[in-house]
Amino acid sequence: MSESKDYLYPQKWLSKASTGDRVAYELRMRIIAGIIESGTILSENKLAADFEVSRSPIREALRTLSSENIIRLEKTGAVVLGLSEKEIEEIYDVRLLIETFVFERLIKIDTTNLAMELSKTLEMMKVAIKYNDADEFSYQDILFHEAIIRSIGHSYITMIWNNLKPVMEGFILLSMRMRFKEKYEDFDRIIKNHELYIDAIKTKDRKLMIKSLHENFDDVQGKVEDLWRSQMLSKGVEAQDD
Amino acid sequence: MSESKDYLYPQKWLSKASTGDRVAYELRMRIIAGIIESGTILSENKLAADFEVSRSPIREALRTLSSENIIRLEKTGAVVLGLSEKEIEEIYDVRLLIETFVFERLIKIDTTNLAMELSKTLEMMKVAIKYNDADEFSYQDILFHEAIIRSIGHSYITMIWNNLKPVMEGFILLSMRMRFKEKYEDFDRIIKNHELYIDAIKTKDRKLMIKSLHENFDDVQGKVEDLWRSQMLSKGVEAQDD
DNA sequence: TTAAGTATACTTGTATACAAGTATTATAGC
DNA sequence: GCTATAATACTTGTATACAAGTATACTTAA
Repeated sequence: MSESKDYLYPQKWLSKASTGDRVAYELRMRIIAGIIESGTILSENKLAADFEVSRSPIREALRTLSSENIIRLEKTGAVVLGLSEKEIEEIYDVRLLIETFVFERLIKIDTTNLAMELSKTLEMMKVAIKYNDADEFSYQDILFHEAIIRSIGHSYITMIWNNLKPVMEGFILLSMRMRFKEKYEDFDRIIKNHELYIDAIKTKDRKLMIKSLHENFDDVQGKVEDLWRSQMLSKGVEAQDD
Repeated sequence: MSESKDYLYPQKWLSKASTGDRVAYELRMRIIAGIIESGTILSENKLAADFEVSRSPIREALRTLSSENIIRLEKTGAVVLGLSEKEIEEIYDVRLLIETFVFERLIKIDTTNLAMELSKTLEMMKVAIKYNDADEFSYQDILFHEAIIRSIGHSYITMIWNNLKPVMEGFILLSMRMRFKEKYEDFDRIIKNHELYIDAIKTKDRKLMIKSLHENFDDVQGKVEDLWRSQMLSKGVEAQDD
């Protein structure tokens, strides 16, 4: 896998990833970004040629993306489903669902260590903002929520998170890259929201948690159209050659 | 894949499945049933030899089972995690979570067709009981809940269901097979509960839905230890030869 | 021109070959 | 007996080969 094209997914995050994973990460980004449009039919052979790898890792990647619901495997090939606004809202439905569930569990346990870990991650986010590093910010943002979700040790809630994470990560990456350029002022509010979230966890204040969670999501949702509009501009920069 | 050993998963359900899927279904059953014990390390080569297929479908199956959290892929091999009582409770946590979410959506839409479909499925369940067909009963039982979940057309809730379904199906299959033998009287209550559920959907009665859902789950949960006890007896019938 | 049938090119599914890395086991030295 | 080192056997990851099925396009006949 040594294409000359630019990668959408941060390569330094793939240091120990297999070829199959690399392909999955990159394909996922291109689908989410709309570079590969919905309805496109991907063939294993073509992808293998494009990425200059064999069909084995390609098959692996396609099965992964299929389980994430952004492509659908058919006998005739893999149909790209993409990520419309509807799906993004659905992702946040699920996040709201599981994070609310998690919070109910958190109320019953000691959250000192978790609060500390979250504070650390939040500091990292601030540094990322300071140095204008959208990717690092996204990484820490996701880490923040992941830490909360994993903290209750619920393997099936974690499983849901794991299935959701890659697509959400891709979306957040693209969204943050745009906002770092165009909506820098957003980040004050994001940081404040996360501080509120930590407070809610420390004080085990259910209402505060719901409030910060909803504001966090509303914040993102309101910006979805902006992202798609921004996507439109970048269309055609890279095109699926088939 | 033409082992002489008995299959745990109903073969007629696999008529159009690929070899990889067949292996996944069978392996999953053996892990859930405890025939392959937790901690066992599965090697692709051994499995390929056991099932008399190549490594390709085996790899596919292992990745599937890994995404279901019943094995963990490592460099040294696939570690069997199995399904303890904790995990089963967690599965029902998630079912409760998503079915409650689904019901909130159902309240807002027309449920006439759904109620009809559920009634049909329930009739099927009754027939299965009459003819002592545990597998068919399990199939319809799962179909019942799947119909409800899919009815709201929420792709990410459906995704969660799809990830949950195989393991749950396996567990329900084993559970029902035992109860058909030993706890035949249970099924009156199960049918009644499902009738209650349909009523709740028809009348959009939130409390009634929660009630039937909880009773349904409590019913199953109370029987978990019985299943495991029953499992113990069947241990050693087939052993992982390694 | 239209319809039917056949040939062809392309699809996935499975098997096999090869490479690189890791753990274990055996052997040599003390 | 014990430690260190080397050989060996086994692991996954990737590439390739082959088979079976499917859609498409072309050719032939009416």
